[in-house]
Amino acid sequence: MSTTGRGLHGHVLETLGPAITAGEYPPGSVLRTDELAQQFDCSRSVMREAVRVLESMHLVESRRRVGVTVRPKSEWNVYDPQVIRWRLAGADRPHQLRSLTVLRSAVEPVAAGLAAQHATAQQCAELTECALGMVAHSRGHQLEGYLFHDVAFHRVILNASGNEMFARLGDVVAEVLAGRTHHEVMFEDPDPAAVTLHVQVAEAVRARDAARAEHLVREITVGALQELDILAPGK
Amino acid sequence: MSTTGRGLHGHVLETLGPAITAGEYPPGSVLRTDELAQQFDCSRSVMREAVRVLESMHLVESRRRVGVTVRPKSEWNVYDPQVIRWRLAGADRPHQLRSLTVLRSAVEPVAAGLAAQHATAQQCAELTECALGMVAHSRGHQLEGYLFHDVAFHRVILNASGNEMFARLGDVVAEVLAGRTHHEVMFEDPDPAAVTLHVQVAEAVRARDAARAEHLVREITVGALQELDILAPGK
DNA sequence: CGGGAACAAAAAGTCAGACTTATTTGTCAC
DNA sequence: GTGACAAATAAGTCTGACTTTTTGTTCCCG
Repeated sequence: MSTTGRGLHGHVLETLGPAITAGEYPPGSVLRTDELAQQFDCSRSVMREAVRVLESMHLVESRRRVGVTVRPKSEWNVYDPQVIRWRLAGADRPHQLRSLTVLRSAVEPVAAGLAAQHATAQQCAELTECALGMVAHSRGHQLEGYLFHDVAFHRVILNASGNEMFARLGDVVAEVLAGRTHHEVMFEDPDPAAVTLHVQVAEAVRARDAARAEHLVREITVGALQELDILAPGK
Repeated sequence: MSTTGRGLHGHVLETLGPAITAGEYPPGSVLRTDELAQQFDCSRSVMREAVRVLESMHLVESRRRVGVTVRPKSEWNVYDPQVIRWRLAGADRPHQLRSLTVLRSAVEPVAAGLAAQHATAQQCAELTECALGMVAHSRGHQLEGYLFHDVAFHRVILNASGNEMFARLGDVVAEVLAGRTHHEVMFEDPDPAAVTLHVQVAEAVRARDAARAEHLVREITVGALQELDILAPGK
């Protein structure tokens, strides 16, 4: 599941990163490379490489004669998949999940509109297939199967949009959907209305009806917002 | 302007990073740490740290007995501010600018709607101030002054949305707007209609009219899309 | 008593070289 | 051909010495 973790360097990252994003070291905290190397029982070279990566994520800043200082949350590269994963695994998981769901609600409808314009025949077919898969797994506690097709569905939409920035949000959406199924509100069976909407989206894209695709996906994301009580149920 | 660049390690990154994002090394290309260290006239340690950072950006993958292989563009962390900057400085600047403008068109309207709900009194004041600044610099070749207030305006909107993911797109928007003013279509004076829209957005946010704020910003972003011929002028 | 210049200390930055480990590739026997 | 074994290769790791920058202190002079 985790992309990093290979090698000693990866192990250090997978420990320090989550610790920082979890707020264990408050902003302004100063770490010393030598001390950290001792704590993690590794050489300074390995520690330096790890710090470099954390620095590229804007989690910390390394300055001579000062040390490695932890930066405030507002400066973190919150779009870095690794940072997202660390935060989802930590204490502010709910908060992160909300932020990402709001992001989804902004991006996915527009992506769907573009997908309706640019999707290839194969992508249309995949979309229909995913929607049918969702229908097939929508009843009788087949949550894992449903999730699988749901994730695939949204990935196809994002990819078919033809926009590379949208396409790279596929992993984020996957995390959010998985999080919802595994940790958050988990209905016995998915909302039938949502399932229907997905099928209709597939139809709209196939019919090249951009406005309708966008509108339908907006309804789906509104549902996701309501599940997290971000949006009032009415209107 | 550039956050990195400090130290030998930063210099290597600022050379290798742009080279990779510019496509100088096609996907699958294999680099050897030793050779690179020789090329850049630095030690292996410095080179390794640079490679680690590039790896965390998913630009390359380092494997034993193989070397450092360049990953396909589709796997890059395209939301990394550094990657964005490198790409904007390179050959596919137009393409990147289009991708980012489409992203803006998805995110900013939603952010504006949220800003209308959550903006503090001070943020409302700042917004009005920015809008007035835009008006003041909208005539007579005061493009730099106009740009300054335009960037500030959109930053306030994104910050006031209360969503950390939106807030962190402030730098991206700044880059896009600056790019438009400095390199792309550059009108003698900004479109008066756009200026008016910004003023109206400030009013809508102040009036807590989320739907109106969202609609108005959507019109602004539609204008931005049309400037880049992404959207047909009609509709 | 205050301000500035010289100095000392601290921590990151850099380097060189030796050694380890994983992975691939090639070879040989079965 | 297939399997196991051996060799080659490049990244990974460690160590220790040295450099550079920044900061805080001290001390002298105005």
